[in-house]
Amino acid sequence: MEAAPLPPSTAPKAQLIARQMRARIAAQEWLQGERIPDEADLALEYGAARATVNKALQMLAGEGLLERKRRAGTRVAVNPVRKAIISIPIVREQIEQEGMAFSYRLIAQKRAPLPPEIAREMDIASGREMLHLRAVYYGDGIPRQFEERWIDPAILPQIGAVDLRRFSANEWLVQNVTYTRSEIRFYAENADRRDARMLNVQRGAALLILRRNTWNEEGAITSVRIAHHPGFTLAPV
Amino acid sequence: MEAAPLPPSTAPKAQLIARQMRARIAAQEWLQGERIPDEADLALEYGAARATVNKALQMLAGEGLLERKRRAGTRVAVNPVRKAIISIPIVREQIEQEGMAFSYRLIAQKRAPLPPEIAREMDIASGREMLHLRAVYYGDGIPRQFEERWIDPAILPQIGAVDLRRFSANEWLVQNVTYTRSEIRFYAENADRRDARMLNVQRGAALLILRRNTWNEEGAITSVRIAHHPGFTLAPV
DNA sequence: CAGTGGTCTAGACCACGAG
DNA sequence: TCGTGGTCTAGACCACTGG
Repeated sequence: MEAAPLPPSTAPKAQLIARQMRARIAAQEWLQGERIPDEADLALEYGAARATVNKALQMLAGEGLLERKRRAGTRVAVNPVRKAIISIPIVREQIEQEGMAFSYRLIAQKRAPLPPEIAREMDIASGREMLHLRAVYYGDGIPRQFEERWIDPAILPQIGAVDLRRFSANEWLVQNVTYTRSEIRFYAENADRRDARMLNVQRGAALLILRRNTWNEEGAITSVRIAHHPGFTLAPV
Repeated sequence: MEAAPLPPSTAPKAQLIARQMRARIAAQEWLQGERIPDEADLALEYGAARATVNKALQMLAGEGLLERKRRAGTRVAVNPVRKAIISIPIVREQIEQEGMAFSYRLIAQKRAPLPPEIAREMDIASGREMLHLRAVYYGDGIPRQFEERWIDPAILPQIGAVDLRRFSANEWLVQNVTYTRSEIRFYAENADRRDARMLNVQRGAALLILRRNTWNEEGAITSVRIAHHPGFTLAPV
């Protein structure tokens, strides 16, 4: 049990090799926690260059099926963690892709002291004066997202010149500001009174919330909470 | 504006190049929608092999910053989609990692006809007799997940021999069954009466729900709905 | 210390698809 | 058609880390 003649196919060789390796793991020819042959041996076995085998192994490691360490070799992961790639939804595109009319409304725009809870997340002093925005995004007139955002005007003074009633802060940021770090979280929350009014749902409705904080070299740029209309689902690409 | 002397560093060259390219996009030296030089030119410019430049470009394309097409070249994405990798949480590991005691309880196990709603998702005939399981996972005795699962015993007859009071179907499946396709979704839902009782929360509480369907070559294997305790957050790796 | 994975290179062939 | 990205190869050097 070792010969591994590559099946004929048009797929990239690295993918074919990766597929075969998955099968070997599934068939328990390679046992959990066990060390598998090193790249050089596998290259010989599969009749490929080491770089190609390396690519296949890195794919499997990326999927969480293998664990690789220098000198220690490659082992079959004991508890394969399932990984998935999700793309953070962009409202406008999502809505237009569904053939609906996109619209945006700025609900409020003011300067206000940063609440302690947000300040802690952004890792800056609370009480600092920041730009506070509330906005709703619609598809065919139905609310889809309610966005609440804090922006530091000290770091982004240019924001003052933007007409946020016409262009959402979101789009302006995406097109004009680079970030070096960001954190994202999803969780479920019951709609409070404001969420309910903005999204036109009952108070207490379960909402999928996205929280995102963004930094660049100069410090925290923005923090946003996006409440999604019930029925929104998040799915890997 | 084109010279790009690589800064000294210990990081892999491909990553350095990718970083520089990100900067060029951010600085709007490469404009949105615009075509950038081809791999051969970039290789010359950066003093690297084409394969290395290719690696950097593929990274950026993976991040959604670039769009690549054969013959048409590489362009800066117009609406950069933010992508993130999440790892599907494994209860046991998550709980043990937090230093809590993990426990599992099988609540119900019976054969029952598959409800139409689930059947549609699994793409098989409804009313078919399947194994239906309900289980709760605890951390230090506090409910963390309530799992409701359907398994096709026709495809997985071995499941009949497993003592599911001791080993969760989840773990048995992970270790013994390979799948070829799976779908995952996350969304928010208000706790119904059963969710509330199982998770020991109030009815109506907002819960993050994970739905997952899995297939192999023979057909649909299993469909599961996992309701998470409030407070659970999903974050990219 | 030395084995293993990480990465780079120069060259090559090929597939796709825009023009 | 033919320029562009996709991929592979053989060889090389290096960094890390287990023994």
